[in-house]
Amino acid sequence: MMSVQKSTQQPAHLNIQEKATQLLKSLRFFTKCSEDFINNLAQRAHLISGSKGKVFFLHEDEATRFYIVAKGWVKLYREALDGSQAVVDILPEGHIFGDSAIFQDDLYPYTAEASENVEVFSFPLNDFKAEIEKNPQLALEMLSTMARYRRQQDQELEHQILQNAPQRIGCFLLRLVNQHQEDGTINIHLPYDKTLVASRLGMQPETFSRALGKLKNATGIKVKGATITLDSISQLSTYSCSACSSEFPCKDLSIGE
Amino acid sequence: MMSVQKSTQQPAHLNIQEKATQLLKSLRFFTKCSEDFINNLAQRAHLISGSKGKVFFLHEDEATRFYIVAKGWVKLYREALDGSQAVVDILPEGHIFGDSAIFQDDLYPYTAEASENVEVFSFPLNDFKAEIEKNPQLALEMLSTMARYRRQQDQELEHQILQNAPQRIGCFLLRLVNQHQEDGTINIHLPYDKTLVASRLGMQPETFSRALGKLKNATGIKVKGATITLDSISQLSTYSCSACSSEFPCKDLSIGE
DNA sequence: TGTACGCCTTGACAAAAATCAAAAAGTAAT
DNA sequence: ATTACTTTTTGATTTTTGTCAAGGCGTACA
Repeated sequence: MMSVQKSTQQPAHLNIQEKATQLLKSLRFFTKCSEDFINNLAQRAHLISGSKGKVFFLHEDEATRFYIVAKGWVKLYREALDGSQAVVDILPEGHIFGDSAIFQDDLYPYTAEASENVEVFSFPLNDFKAEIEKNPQLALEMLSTMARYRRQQDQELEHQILQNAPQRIGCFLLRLVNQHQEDGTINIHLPYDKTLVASRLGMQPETFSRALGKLKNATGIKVKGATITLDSISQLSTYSCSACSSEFPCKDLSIGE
Repeated sequence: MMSVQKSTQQPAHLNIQEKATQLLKSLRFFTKCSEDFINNLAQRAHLISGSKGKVFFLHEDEATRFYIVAKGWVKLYREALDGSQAVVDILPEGHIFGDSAIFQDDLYPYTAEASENVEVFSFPLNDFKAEIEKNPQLALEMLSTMARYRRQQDQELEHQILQNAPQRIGCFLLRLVNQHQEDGTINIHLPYDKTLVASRLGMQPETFSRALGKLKNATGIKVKGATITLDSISQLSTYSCSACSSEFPCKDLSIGE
């Protein structure tokens, strides 16, 4: 304990807390929170670095901390007895995970694992819970976040049921473009391994590979490694969004940010 | 408008508001709400009765009211351009729907339709929203409800990916038993049409029919019309839960209540 | 007592996806 | 470059699910 106190005076440790503060302040989610709360939270921050496969917590583990991705991607998944995995989400920088446990039984609802070199901050859930109970603004922000997530899940489930493999891939690609450029030649770079994209979309790697081929034939997109080129959005949206309840510029579905 | 005021003195109309009050008070969700709020809400209640196919609102409709099932079952679904449907949920008595729109864009995220003779109360979303912003207790309750729903959806998505048709049916049956008896011969009665169960589980009616046959062969359950008989839970749980991340007495997954 | 209309099942077939096995392409380190 | 390794693709095959068409069953209703 003493050594910890001492180490707070060392640049390295100070650095972690500074970085944590910076991260917390950069998130829209915490804008309604007091300076004090942010600082306290940052005081208790841990920084965890890990390479691919590093597990932050296991499904059904007792939930004591929540996490924010600072760098890289984090995969959330559930594992059946027979070893097969269902990937719930893959989170980019700035996304929070392990927080939803507080309103339930305090057990994490998924396993969280680094899907490449990753930096993650963790913070005590207790402090967060106390603040939510104290600060109605934050509670509303949390509600809004959960509503957004809920929509995303509804959509995800719908895709799983109504879209076939090539369509799901097309939809995934569209969501990667979405926010940025909308016309002219568009280059998309897959944010992570094709294998991981496959599991994110609930299919086998082999199916993904073949389905991407079909998508190429059907829409005329060009694929070179992890880079995909399209001449126009409509090329893809006509193909994929026909088996979906929302038309192209579909809100509520983020992949990165 | 005058006529409405007049009609509040008539037994029939009074009855609706009394029934609404009774319903609201019976729900755990509103236990933290003031008598005043409940009464005001009940004042503005509408009672809608409808037979199978009656639509309460459409996906993407402007959300102005939220709903509570008083009798029967209500189907929530999304429809793709090509007409195919993805059933999001099928709600029994006492369940609330159309409420999650407030934290988003004020558009309903699904279509709501009676799946048999149904009675439903509706209330203004504005009042609800105002109360949530005013009453932190209610906001927390709402958070808790959304967290529960979120878990359910996570599970649902997992099942869709990891379980095959017969396993999903087995899981559905288990959830129907769950709370009640746990040993000896167990009789399950399907709560609604097989066709509807099929769509609830994201499969075609024909697939359901055949998959139920497979399940029968694999586990030795007995099927007679809408009634299913099992000798023991483990019969089913071994079969279905092997492709799931939670073992049998799995919480968080309700079908009725 | 039909008979009309759902609902459910069955059969034959087609399509989609998973599986198993192996080769090819890409990457990093030596 | 060469090796060791991982990721990705391909081929052959099986399993699973969907589709189309037809028939059976049960119930409500004339």
